[in-house]
Amino acid sequence: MRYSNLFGKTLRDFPKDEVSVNAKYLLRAGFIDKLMAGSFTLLPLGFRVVEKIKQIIRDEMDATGANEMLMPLLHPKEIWNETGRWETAKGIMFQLKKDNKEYGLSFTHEEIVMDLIRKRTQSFKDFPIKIYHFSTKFRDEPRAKSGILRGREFIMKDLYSAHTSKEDMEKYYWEVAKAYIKTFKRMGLNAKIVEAAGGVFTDAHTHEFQVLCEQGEDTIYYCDSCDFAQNKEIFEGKGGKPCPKCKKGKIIEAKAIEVGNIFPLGTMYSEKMHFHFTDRNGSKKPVVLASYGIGPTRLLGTLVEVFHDDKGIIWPKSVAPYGAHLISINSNEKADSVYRALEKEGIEVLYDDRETGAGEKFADADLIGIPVRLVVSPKTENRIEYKERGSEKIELLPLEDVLKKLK
RNA sequence: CGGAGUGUAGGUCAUCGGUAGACCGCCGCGUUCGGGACGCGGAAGCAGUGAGUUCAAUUCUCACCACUCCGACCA
Repeated sequence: MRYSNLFGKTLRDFPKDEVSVNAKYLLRAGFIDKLMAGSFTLLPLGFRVVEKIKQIIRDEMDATGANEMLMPLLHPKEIWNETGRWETAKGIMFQLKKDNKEYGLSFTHEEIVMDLIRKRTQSFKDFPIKIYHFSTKFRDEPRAKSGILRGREFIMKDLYSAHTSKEDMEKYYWEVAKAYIKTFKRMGLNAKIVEAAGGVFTDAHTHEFQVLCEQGEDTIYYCDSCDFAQNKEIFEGKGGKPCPKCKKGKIIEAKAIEVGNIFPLGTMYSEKMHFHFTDRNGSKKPVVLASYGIGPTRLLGTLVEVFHDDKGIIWPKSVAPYGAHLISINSNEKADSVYRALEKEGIEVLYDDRETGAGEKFADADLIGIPVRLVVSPKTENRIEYKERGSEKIELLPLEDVLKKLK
């Protein structure tokens, strides 16, 4: 992509008013645009990062045998009445009325999934079922904040699994938990599995995937030597105390960002929605449900919170909008041919072909945060300067070596 | 929803009871080109919205709206 052809230029200044790092950097670097509090456009750069995040999630979900699909966002009131959530979720659900009919905008999909599966299954042989989609969630947040981390409209991957027994559900539940940890790792994030309360979703304890970060809005307590970790909502005690689980470690209090969660919903929804299957003996039993969420747009923000310096963002390779950022300094002809060579090899490259000062191009490269910066100038002669965003090391390499490194 | 702060050019900010100014960006010309370079010229604003006070309001007062932050709540 030629920079001259890219929609969404960088801004010279940080936007005023924005305090959160993710909002400041994503807005200034041209990854997102704000329509209103909690509602953002993903500009081409931001869109590319989110697509990469989604692809990693998709890989890992598919590896568990889950099916991707897509469900609607406009829901009839009646379906929500079946579980009573039209009333209990009123605070968070956007509800609207048109010609005497009432609708809700999706803030989650349990009811829709249940309706879908119950219409299409009868026998225990049809289970388990694992289906997911990426879609927009609307939530009427009392206060949208922290840039893109808490929006009123955001993208979420939600997976739902339906089983004939609690044991089978739990087995898959932990399989997904493992897939989640792997998913976050592939983006460079170490997530902790943290026990939490289920909120509007379930009375059972659930598990959140928390990335340690000072800017996080959650407070968690975790053990420094075993895997014990609980959210503030349910943890009893204080930091510094011995771990109640292993008795050896010490409890640490920390701020964290919740990037995913999993809910062992059980049979509560299926009982309310009269969703049963016929078992081996011909008797009706309620289906056991679980749901699992990851927020790709929240991850976009989280990655910036975790990976940045005073000059800009530092994207992990796996989610960077482009693999390389090519800068031409008074050498457009040479740079053009390097650009074509990279593209030919299938390397995703952002080529800054502007007629502007070198300093501006360097500053923008640091701000945008693509992992590898390539410079072509009269100084580099027939070679190309290669520098990684997170490092100060600069190498002068022939094109073949650059191609090798980028592949 | 409670509390605090902020709304002036595309962005960041000045100004001040007498109808608006800088820098950046943008457009044109030229010189430049290794860390946001320079010169000259130019375009760009109903000062968030509404009301009040006043001879006169961007400036003072009130209301509303929007945004940011703290709290409550929450992926």
